[in-house]
Amino acid sequence: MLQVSYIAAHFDEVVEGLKKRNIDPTDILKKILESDKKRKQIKTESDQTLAELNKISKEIGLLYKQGERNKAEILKQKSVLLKEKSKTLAAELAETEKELIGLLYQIPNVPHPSVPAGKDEADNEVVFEWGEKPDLGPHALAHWELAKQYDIIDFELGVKITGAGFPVYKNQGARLQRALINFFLDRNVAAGYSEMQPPHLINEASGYGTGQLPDKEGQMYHIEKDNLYLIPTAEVPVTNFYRDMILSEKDFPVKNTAYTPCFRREAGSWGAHVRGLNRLHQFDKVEIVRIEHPDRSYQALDEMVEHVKTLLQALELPFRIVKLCGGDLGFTSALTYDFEVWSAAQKRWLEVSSVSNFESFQANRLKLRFKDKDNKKRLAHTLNGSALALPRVVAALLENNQSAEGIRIPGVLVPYTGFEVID
RNA sequence: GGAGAGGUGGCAGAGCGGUUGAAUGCGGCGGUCUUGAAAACCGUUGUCCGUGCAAGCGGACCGAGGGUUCGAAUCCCUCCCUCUCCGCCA
Repeated sequence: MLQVSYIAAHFDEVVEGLKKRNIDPTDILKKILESDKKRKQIKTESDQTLAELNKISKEIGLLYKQGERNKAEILKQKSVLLKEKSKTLAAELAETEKELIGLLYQIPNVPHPSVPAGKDEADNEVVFEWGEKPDLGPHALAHWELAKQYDIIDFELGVKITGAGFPVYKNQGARLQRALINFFLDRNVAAGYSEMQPPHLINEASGYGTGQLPDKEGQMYHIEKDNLYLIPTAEVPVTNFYRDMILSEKDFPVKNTAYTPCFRREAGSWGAHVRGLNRLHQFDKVEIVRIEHPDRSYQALDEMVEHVKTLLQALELPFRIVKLCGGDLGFTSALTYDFEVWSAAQKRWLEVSSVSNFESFQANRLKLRFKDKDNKKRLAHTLNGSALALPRVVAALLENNQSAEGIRIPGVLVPYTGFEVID
């Protein structure tokens, strides 16, 4: 959520920035400023009324003490009128505030100046590419076929007990999952991230804090009886650790990592290219989350990108990094780098990580602030990234490393899996 | 799940209808004293909103949301949470 004061002070900049998302926010931004102005007017009048009411109440108290009953009764009548007025104003104020917040929720984050203009993923900018795409010849199998052949992932069994998009990992497949999770966590911890294990369900306030609510309600699984949501990513619980907090500057950088399963309804997004592990309702992911001083958040973003690079390089997977264009950028993000691995049998790039700087957009909703050198409270910057999401990494590992002898496990993973080949 | 107790400032802990935004203690910050430190003493110390160049002024906030009242931290209702005992249980 953008700050009204920021919109007022940088109106043209905000409009220009948001145009990169292919929207023209001018009207709604104007409405926001009008709504805020109205809010202030009502607030002022309401406060004046309450001030008068408070004054009269004190006088009544004094008059009673002095035994001046009649005078007190006269004042009482006056206060009743004021109270009615105050109630009306309070209702108006609440309504205006609701309207204002409703408008603010509609405005996405302003893209960073470096974000390229563009409509969709075709306009994303490839900024880095690494590794050789293996040539598997004409008989290469897609990962879902390999999964079946080696009996390591059972999609049908998942359908039986839960439904589509909930695979069962078996045998060497299950051990590979565990190996990857541990490998990622170890690497993240070595890079200075503190390991956390958050709950996998979150309450409503947390959903609002990171921006899943109110808009993307349909994307999360909701447990109505207890009004809890299954997390779509560890970003939600981990970032919300810091909701309603005032950090001190020496707390920076805050660096957390967490493994969690992620649950996504993916309503409406089923279709082509979602076979096998490409898109799931439940998948495993190791996340990194940072809270940073605004002056250093882009440096932090670069560090995160460099760190994720090392993970994919260690796994010997060909990958590229794309900078998302305005049209493809997530609602809350100011700048996002996507990591995509090459899936050699599908001959497709698969997104395995998304590393973003949200600047103060989430922090504003979270009320996540810090005290600067002058003891002034300012919004912190939040960032996060996958390091990494498992399914598509597994898909690429299976496809790229297949041979007649089985599927080769990258050297760094062998101490974690305990085997060198899936066979 | 059953029974009981309770949620007050960074923490501890009073207040239980009217100068109470809140006693007191601890902590924090500033100062006096000291070669330095400690102790002692003095002062200061919540958040958000509105208004103002500022000093200031005004409003809201004692778990959350409603209600009663001229007036609520104090009374009533609903919800949430914590603790103790019992039950169940990995």
